This record gives sequence, C-alpha cells and structure tokens, in this order.
Amino acid sequence: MATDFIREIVEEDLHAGRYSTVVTRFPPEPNGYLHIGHAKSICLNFGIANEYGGHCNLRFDDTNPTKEEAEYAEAIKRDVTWLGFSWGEHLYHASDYFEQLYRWAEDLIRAEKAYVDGLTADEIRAFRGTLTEAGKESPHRNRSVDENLDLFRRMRAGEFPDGTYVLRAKIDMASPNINMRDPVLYRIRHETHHRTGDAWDIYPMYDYAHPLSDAIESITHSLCTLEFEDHRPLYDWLIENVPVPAHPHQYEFARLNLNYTVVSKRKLLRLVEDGHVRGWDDPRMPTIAGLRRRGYTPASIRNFADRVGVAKRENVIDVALLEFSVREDLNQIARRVMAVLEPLRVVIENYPEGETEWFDTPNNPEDPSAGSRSVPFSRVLYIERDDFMEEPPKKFFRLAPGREVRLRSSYFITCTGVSKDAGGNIVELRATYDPATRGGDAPDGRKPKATLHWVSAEHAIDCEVRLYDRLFRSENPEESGDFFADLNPDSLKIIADAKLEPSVRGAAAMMRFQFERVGYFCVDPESTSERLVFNRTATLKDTWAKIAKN
RNA sequence: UGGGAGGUCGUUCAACGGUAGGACAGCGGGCUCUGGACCCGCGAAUCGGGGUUCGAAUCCCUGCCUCCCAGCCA
Repeated sequence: MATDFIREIVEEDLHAGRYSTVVTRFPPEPNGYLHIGHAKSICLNFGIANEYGGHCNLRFDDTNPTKEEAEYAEAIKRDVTWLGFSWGEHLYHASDYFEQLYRWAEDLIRAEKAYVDGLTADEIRAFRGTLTEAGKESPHRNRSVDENLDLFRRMRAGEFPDGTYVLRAKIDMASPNINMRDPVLYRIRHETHHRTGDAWDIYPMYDYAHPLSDAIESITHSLCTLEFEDHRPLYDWLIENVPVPAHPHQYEFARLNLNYTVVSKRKLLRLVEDGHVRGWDDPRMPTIAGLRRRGYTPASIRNFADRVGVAKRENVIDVALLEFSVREDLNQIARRVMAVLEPLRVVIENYPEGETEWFDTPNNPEDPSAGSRSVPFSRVLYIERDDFMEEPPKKFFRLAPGREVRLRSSYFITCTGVSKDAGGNIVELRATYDPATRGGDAPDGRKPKATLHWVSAEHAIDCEVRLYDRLFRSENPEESGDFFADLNPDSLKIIADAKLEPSVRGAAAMMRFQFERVGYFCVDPESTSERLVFNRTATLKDTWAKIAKN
C-alpha cells in the first residue's frame, strides 16, 4: 500500500504497465557533505526501489568542475552505504555521459533547436526579460546550422576563453516560464574536472545533463525537490527533442527543513570554514557524518525519514522528532552503563574499608538477551551532584540529609552528613548503608522514592564527555540575516573528568551506551586506549528537570 | 502585478464524495531497581466566502495567505 503520493504514482505506473520495473536515482553533486535533508531523498529513492523490486542508481551530478571534488564523492558513498542502502552495480557519473551529451547537442543544432550565442552573461540576463515582461531574442539566435556547428566544435576544442560563447536551446524568449527562454545548455570552462581531467573545455548545465542522464539510465521516476517544478517543462522538452532511449518523468516533493538547524550547503560550508564547528563531521552538524559521529544509528534516521513523510507542502520538522527517533532505537540496543558526569564523593561510613563487592546488573532491561555485567561497590563512591540537595524542594525525591535512596543494583544508603569547604560548597557526603538491602531490595519491602546511579571511586575510570546542545538558538536561524549571530555559545560543553564504571574500559570507537538516567553516549573516534571520549547523542527525558524549570 | 506550487491539530503525515485519524510535542494518571522506557487518558485542525450534493477537507466559483523562478549553480 502506497504511503505517499509518489509511491501512488509508482504503483499506478506499474499497475498500468507503463514500466516493467522501477528505476530511481539519487543524484548528489559532489561539492559538499550529505545532510539530513539528503537522507530524506536517499530513503525515498532507495526505499521505493527496494519496495517495488527495482533499483536506485547513485549518480554524481558532476557537471561543474569549479566546485566539485573527489573527496566529497567518497564521503557521499560512505554516507549512503552507512545509511544502509546499496546502489550495487549502479554507480554512475554525469561526466560519463559527456560524449553522448555532446553528440545530442550537435543533433539539437542540426535540428535548429539550439544555437551558439556570443552575448555576454550580462547581456543574456538583460535579454532574458523579467518575471512580468517577455525577453528579447539574441541577435545570434538565427545563425546557420553550419556556423553553429563550427562554433560549438571550436568551443569544445578550447579555442575560446571562458564566457565568450554558450550553447542555448532555441525555445521561446516570450515564455512566461523563464526556464524556457532559451536556456543555456553548455558553457565554456577551462578547468580541470576531478574525473575527466582536461578532456573538456565545455561543460553541460544541470538542466541539460539531468534529464538526458536520466534517460540514458532508463530512470522511470526522477524525484527532486519543489524548486525544480519550474524546470519540468524544460526537462520534458529535452526528452521530446533529443533521440533518447527512454522517457523518464520528473516528480517533485518538498524538501526537509528542521527547526534550530541550517541545511543549506553554503551555510554548512561556512560553519566549517569559519571554524564554528570542528569539521563536516562535528557532532553538532546536521550532516550524515555529523549525526553518525554523534551516535545516531542508520535505523533511527531511516525511521525518522519514514515519519516525516513525503508531500508537496513546505514543512519544518521539529528536531524533537529526530531525537525521538534515536532514543527509540538506542533504547532497544544500547548497553546500559553507569557514569557520573558531575561527581560528588560519598563515604559510606559503616562500610568496611578496603572491601569490594561486585554486583550483577542488567546490560539492558529492554533486552534480556543482552545479559548482565558486574559493577564494583566500595566504601567511597561518586554520585551525581544533581542527585543531592541539602534542602530538597517538594518534588525532589533524590538524596538529601536523613533520606534513604537506592543505589542501583547495590544497597540502600541514607545520607548522614554533609562536608563543605570554606566557601560553603559541598565537597563530600557521609552516609550509611543497610546491609540487609544487598542487591537493591529491602527484605521488609520498603521502596525508596529514588534509585541513583553511582560509581565506585576506587574503580572508576576517568573519561571525557562532550555534551552537545542545538547549534542555533532560534527556531529558524535562516530567518535572521546573520545566522552566525544566532549560534548557541553553549552548543558544546566538555566535561574533562567524568567517572565511568570499569566495565567500559577499552570500549571501541563508535560504541553506543546509555549512561543510566543521563542519556545516550557514543565513543568518539578521538578516543584512545588511555582516554575514552564520549559524545552525548541525546539526553534521557528527565521529569525532574522539567519540574525544576517551571 | 508573469508563471509554477501549496494552505488539515502547536508540528507533521493521512482521510481520494460517507464518523477528520496517526505520529511527535504538550498536559494528566498508572507502573517501574533508570523521575528513562512502557501503559492509559486529555486537550488540539479542514484559510475565508459562496455554490453543487441527502452528504464536501475532498467537486465548482471567488477571495486571501505562503513558497519557488529573472546563475554561463545544482
């Protein structure tokens, strides 16, 4: 059953026998990293191909040598693969078709449907007219076929400098659709292309290369975003006027927008180049690489893409939905572990000095097959500073003087005293434990109101934890002219000495954990065997935090 | 003011002439050795005005609002 209007079209086409198999394509330009918006398109294109038994091509739209680099192409392949999709044998490049595209351009010239124009870029703009006024025809519009052919061949041969000539389609300078006012098909660029090297001095425009590349690859459904809707008449014109082997159709859907986020390539590039983030894969970036490093799972991104749906209406998705999607997945698969981010020492005064007990605790209560592990308990522990209040307000159920709480999987403890430094800051808590509650349950059935996570001081390993918050302060950072002014100064907070239970020692890069009661964390690739570094993927919902805020 | 597209809970997707539904967010409750998760519940929408029809979010007319287009970018 179709779940969106594009799948409805695909089903109808298949049902009507217009195509025997569905072929889609994901056509990134290798001039930047893929972001969450691309993920939507990837999931759509590869998803449809998978669902209807067709295939999806990965095609690099590398028609502009001035902006494109092989490094980006590699990153794109890595990201698509990581998301869980495969193009199989179908890896293509628009640049693979340059020769065919060139021959078709000559065909167009011979059919008097294209001409070489010598107007300057400024003149072409001036001749194009405006949104409300028709354009004027170029004085070169009616060159002879022979002259056009000669000029076009010499353009290819590199005889002319950049900008002197372009090849234009001869359509209609009075069209209300500006894209049909003799659009430029080829321009001269004396530039080295990352794949074709110096073989070409002319390069096709997107509007020319895209539909014809689709046709060459027998694409059935060419899916793109709304801003190309106006280009569809040109797409169709080319398919009709060039002897292509197939007749693909273009369909448009609304791009993904996320609040508190920018996803324009240009702006992401500036964030990287101006050093506002540490790179394309900075965990605060909405790039696939950034989300990966942040600890997002491929499944969570795919689920997110399914949830946001596909339609033509402009939309701004709440980042909370993205966060929900990771939590949902990580809750099922992430191993639980205890870590204390802001340590507060607790001395259990009636616990024997030098003794250690090991307690069994589940690795994932949501998944019994994940098994369990042992955590060491001793006389001196760390608990979270937030988990203690000397004068607890009404709904604060955690530790306070005289109050008993459970330490997860070990014992009930009661706070018996508070030590402060000269400045009045709490430096240590004193407590007693109840030996009868060994393992975490009281024989008399009493239930503490809170269960805290903890780490044995003697056994704890130190680690670095990077806490991320949204990169921008306002919902729509694009709205204000200077989006840099909207950067959140607290988007990264580094905790240099968090305390971790010893079972995590040696965790490999990219391993994901839930720090119980704190959030989901992922081992950063910068981690070493001596020093673990974690990125916070997402917080756990903390009801108390919400109460405290109000 | 030319052309193209779009207006449904706060957000998003659905309902394809027959009870406007789901998800996220919010609020309330239950349960819990994570104040997590989970479970239950609540509030919440068809852009306006006409018309067709037994019946309209859906069809027609009209008005309004929003987005996109004047790169030799994609």
